[in-house]
Amino acid sequence: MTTMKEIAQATGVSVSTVSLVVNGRDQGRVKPDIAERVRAQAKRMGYQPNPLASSLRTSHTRILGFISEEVATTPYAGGIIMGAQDAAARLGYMLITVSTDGVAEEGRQITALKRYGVDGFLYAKMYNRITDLPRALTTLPVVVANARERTGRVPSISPDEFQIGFDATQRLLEAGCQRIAYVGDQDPILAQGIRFKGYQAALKAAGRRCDPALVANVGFNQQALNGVEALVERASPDGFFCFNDARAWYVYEAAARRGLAIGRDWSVVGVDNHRVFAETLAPRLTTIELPHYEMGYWAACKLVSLIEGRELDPARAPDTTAPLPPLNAANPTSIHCQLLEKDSVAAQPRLGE
Amino acid sequence: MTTMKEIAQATGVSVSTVSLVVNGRDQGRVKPDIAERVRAQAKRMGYQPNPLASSLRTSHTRILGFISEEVATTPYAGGIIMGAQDAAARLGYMLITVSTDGVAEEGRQITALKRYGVDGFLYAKMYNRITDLPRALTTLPVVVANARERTGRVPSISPDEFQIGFDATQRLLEAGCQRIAYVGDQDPILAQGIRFKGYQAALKAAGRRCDPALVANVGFNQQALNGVEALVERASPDGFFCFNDARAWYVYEAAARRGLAIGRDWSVVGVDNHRVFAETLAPRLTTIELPHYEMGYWAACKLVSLIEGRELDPARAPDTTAPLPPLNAANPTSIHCQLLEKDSVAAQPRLGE
DNA sequence: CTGAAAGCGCTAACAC
DNA sequence: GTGTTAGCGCTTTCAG
Repeated sequence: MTTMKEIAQATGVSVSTVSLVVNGRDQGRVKPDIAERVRAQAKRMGYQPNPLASSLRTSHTRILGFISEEVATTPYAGGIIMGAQDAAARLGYMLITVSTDGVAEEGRQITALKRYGVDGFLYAKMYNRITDLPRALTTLPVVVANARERTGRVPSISPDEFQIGFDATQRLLEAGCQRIAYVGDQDPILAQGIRFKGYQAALKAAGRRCDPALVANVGFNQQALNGVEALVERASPDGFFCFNDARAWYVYEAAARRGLAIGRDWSVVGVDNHRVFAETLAPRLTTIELPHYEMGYWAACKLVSLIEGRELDPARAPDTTAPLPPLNAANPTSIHCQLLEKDSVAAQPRLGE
Repeated sequence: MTTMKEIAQATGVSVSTVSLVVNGRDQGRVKPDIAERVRAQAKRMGYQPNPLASSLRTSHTRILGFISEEVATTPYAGGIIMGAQDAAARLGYMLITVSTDGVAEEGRQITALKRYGVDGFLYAKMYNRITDLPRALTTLPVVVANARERTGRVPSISPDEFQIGFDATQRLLEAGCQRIAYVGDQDPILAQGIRFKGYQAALKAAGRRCDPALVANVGFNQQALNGVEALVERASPDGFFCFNDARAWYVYEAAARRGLAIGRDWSVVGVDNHRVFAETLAPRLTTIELPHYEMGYWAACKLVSLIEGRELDPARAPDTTAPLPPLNAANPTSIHCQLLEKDSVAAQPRLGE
C-alpha cells in the first residue's frame, strides 16, 4: 500500500499538496503542472487512499451498514444486497451487512456498526410491510428497502405491488384467458391486498367483471391445496395469478391431479419469491420477479445522496465515467418498484418504464 | 463516542494507562486500584473502543472479508453468512460481505476489501466443489467454505456429502421402505457422486442390494419429469432419496399424477437447497438441511484463529463468558460438515455428533 | 500557490 | 508502575 507520504517524497512536494491533488480539490490551489506530476506519480505507484485513516479526521468511512432480518431463511436479501453493493461500489462505498433476529440482537448490531463508523444505514425487510425504525437508527441517515417506514419521514423503497398485480393479470388477459383466478395469501399482509387491487383494476380495464368465486386466499399445505381445489371446482378458471411461487405450487398439484398441463390447459403467472421454480418450471411458469436488485441499487444511491448532502443523478454513475448498468442485467423488464419520500408520496417516480 | 482521552482526564491518569487497562494488559503494570478506577470510569461513560483508530497503529481492523458468488440467484449464502457473522460477533469481529460474478469483479472486490484493511478472508462457494483461490487472496489468511481448496493448503469446510447420503437413506430404511430410489443430478458435480456413495453404503449396511434400475440422474423440466416417470414405471420404488428439493418436485408431480400421497404411499427425503418447500411441504417432506450455518460459523472461528495465531477452542466462546449457542438453533441435529486442513484430511473432526 | 504543523483515537517504546 | 513521546495515514488550518 503506497501512502501519500511516499508520493510526496517521490515528487518532491509535501503531503498536503498530494492530499489536495488526489482528492481533486486542487483547482486554483496547486499549479497545474505540479498537480499533473503528482497525479502521474500516484498512478505509477498505484496509490489507493486508505479510507480508514482519512475517516479519523473526517469521520466519514465510506462504509454503509446494511441491516436485514432473517437472511438465513429466505433468499430475498440476496438481490437487495447485490443491488446495494453494486451501487455502493460505483459510488466508492463498501457495505457491511448484518442480519438479525429479534430486536435485542438488532440493537447490538447497530451499535457495532456505529463503532465501525458507518456513514448511514440501509434497513431491509423480508417482505413489504409498514415498519418502524429501531431507535438506535435515528442518529444517522437511513433508507428503508422492501418496506415502508411508518411516518414517511424516512425514504423507503418498496415493490409497486399494484403494478405487479396489474401486469400479472394483464399477461393472463393477453394470453386469452377467460376466467382468471386470484390465488392469494391468507395473511392480510400489505402486498396481498394491493396486488389484489391491481388484479381487479386490470380486469376492469379490460371490461371484465370481478367474480368473487374466482378468488381464493390460502395458507399452507393441505388446507391450501383444498382451497385451490375448491376454487377450481366452483369456478373453472383457465388462468391463475398466484401471489407467490409457493401458491403456484398448489395450482400445479391441482393440474397434475386432473391430467392438465400448465401452458396448455391452464395459464399461470406467479410472483417469484423463492426462485426455486426458476430451476424446475422456467418454461412452464410465467413469473414476475420482485425488484430486489433494483430496490437495493436505488436504496444505496439514495442513502449516499443523503450522506453527501447532494442529489445524485441516478441516471448516470457519479464519481465514475462508466455508464450505469441496466437496472437488472438478468431481467431488464422487471422494474416494479417505487420510492417513497416525504412530500413525494403523490408524485412517485416510477423507476424505469 | 467517548474516547480514551476523556476517560484519562476524568480519572486523572494518562491515556497510555487507560489503553493498558481497557485492553486488559494491565497485569503487573498498573496498580490494581488505579486499574479499577479506570475500568469503572470507562463503564460509566460507556466507552467503546474505536477499532478504526487502533487499526492505524496495529494494522488489525477486526474486520473479516466474506466473498461469495451469486448470492443473488440462490439462497445458499444466507446461512453461511449468518453463521460467520454470529461467530465473528462473539469473537469481536465484523464481516464485510461482497458477492461477485466473474473473476474481474472478484479481483476488484478483493482489492477493495484489502483497502479497508480486512484481517482475512472467508471464501464461500455456491455449491460444494474443488476450487482454486484467486491470486489476490494469497497474501492474507483465508478459509474456504462450502467447497474444497485444490491444494489442501487452505483450510476448507464443506458438507459431509457421504454422511448426508447415508443418513437420508437410513431414514428411508427406518421408515420401512423396501425399494429406495436415488433421484440425482445429471451434472457430475462433487456432491452428486458422494451422496450417491452414501446411499449405496447405507443400503449395503442394511444388507440390501443396489439396483441400478432404482437410480435416475435427471436435469430440469420435462426431461427430468420423464426421467422420474421412467424410474417409477420400471422399478416401482416406495421411497426416494432426492439430491435436492428441485428434484423432489418431480417426484411430487409423479405422485400427484397417480393419485398417490407422499407420506402415505411414498416416502421422500430431499436435501433442501432452496427452502421453498419448507413453506409448502414441511409436514409432508423429510428434508436434510445442508449445514450452511455451521460451515459459516466454524469457518469464521478457524479464520480468526489463523489471524490471531492461536487455537480457539471451538467448544467455548473466546473473549466472552456467554455459552456457545447450539450449532443451529433451528435444527440442532443437522450437523453434516467437515473441516479439511493440511495433514488432517484423514482425521477429520466431525463437528457435533 | 505551497508547505509546516497540528490533530483525529489509539498503541508502543522508552523514560522517569 | 506510570507518563511522555512519537507516529500510524490523512485532512485542514494557517503562515509564508
